Amino acid sequence: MPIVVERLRRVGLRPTRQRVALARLLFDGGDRHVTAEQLHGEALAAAIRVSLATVYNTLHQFTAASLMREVVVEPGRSYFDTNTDDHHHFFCESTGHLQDIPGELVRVGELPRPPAGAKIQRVDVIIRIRQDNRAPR
Amino acid sequence: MPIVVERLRRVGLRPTRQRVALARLLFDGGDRHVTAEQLHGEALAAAIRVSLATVYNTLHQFTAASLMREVVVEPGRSYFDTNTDDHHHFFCESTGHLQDIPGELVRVGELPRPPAGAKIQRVDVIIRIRQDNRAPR
DNA sequence: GTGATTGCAAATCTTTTGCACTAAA
DNA sequence: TTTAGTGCAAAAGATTTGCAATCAC
Repeated sequence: MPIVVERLRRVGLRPTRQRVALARLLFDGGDRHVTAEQLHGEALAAAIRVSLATVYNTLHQFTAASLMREVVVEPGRSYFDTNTDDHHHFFCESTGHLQDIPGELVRVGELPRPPAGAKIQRVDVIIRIRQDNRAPR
Repeated sequence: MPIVVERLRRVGLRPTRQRVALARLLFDGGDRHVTAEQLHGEALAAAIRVSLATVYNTLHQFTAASLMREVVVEPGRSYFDTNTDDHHHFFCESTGHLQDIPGELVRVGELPRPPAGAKIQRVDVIIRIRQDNRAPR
């Protein structure tokens, strides 16, 4: 039985045609960062008939099932990341490009304790960069 | 001459009625985190006639002028922070509340070097927390 | 006066929703 | 069958824009 199908079953999601196809696009390559719009475009390009609404649903379901996570770096656009390991990000403000930084490379020492009654969910480190605009020769 | 007016002049913004009033709301108290919608509400409550569009413009102008900065923690909503010092944030996913963490309290060691040709703009550390939902006694 | 700024309403963009239709089990 | 999942188009939010009216200098 296809790996993707099992993977979906394990997290309680019916392996529908759309979910399987999107999962393949997402997880078959290496780690990826996509927006819903992008993934929808890829699906269409790959002749997978799926609506944008379903892409949104699917991304959120995958995220809820911990198959991926959401990265918020820009107002008004969400990125979904297929890497669920502990890690951080470079975000290029010029290009909108996201790049993983392995968790071990960033040492966040001495977290202040959270306000009373609150539990830490996750620590996001976003290194915002900008491309030098020296004209390329 | 009023301090706010000078402050706006120094960054090249005409001290219009709306800008001065918004600046007072923003900078007269301590450090603040507001959304455009919130600030607009406060302005109206304070009998300051200003449109939402102008609030957006003003927040972006203040941000461009380094009087404040934008904090992106949730898809679909921008917070503006009157604290321009080097610092980080707690973000409570239950309440949408932001709280500053002084920069010194978070030691981010050993930044990986950014991709070639890119310059670090800023490092954002967001500690996502969630309120325990133990019923309060 | 003159050019910057504002207000309004319409437009835009991303994301969500309602509901009839389709498909997995 | 039965219930979950999908597609479409409409709705919902947040934010931006175009342009005439208004204000600071």
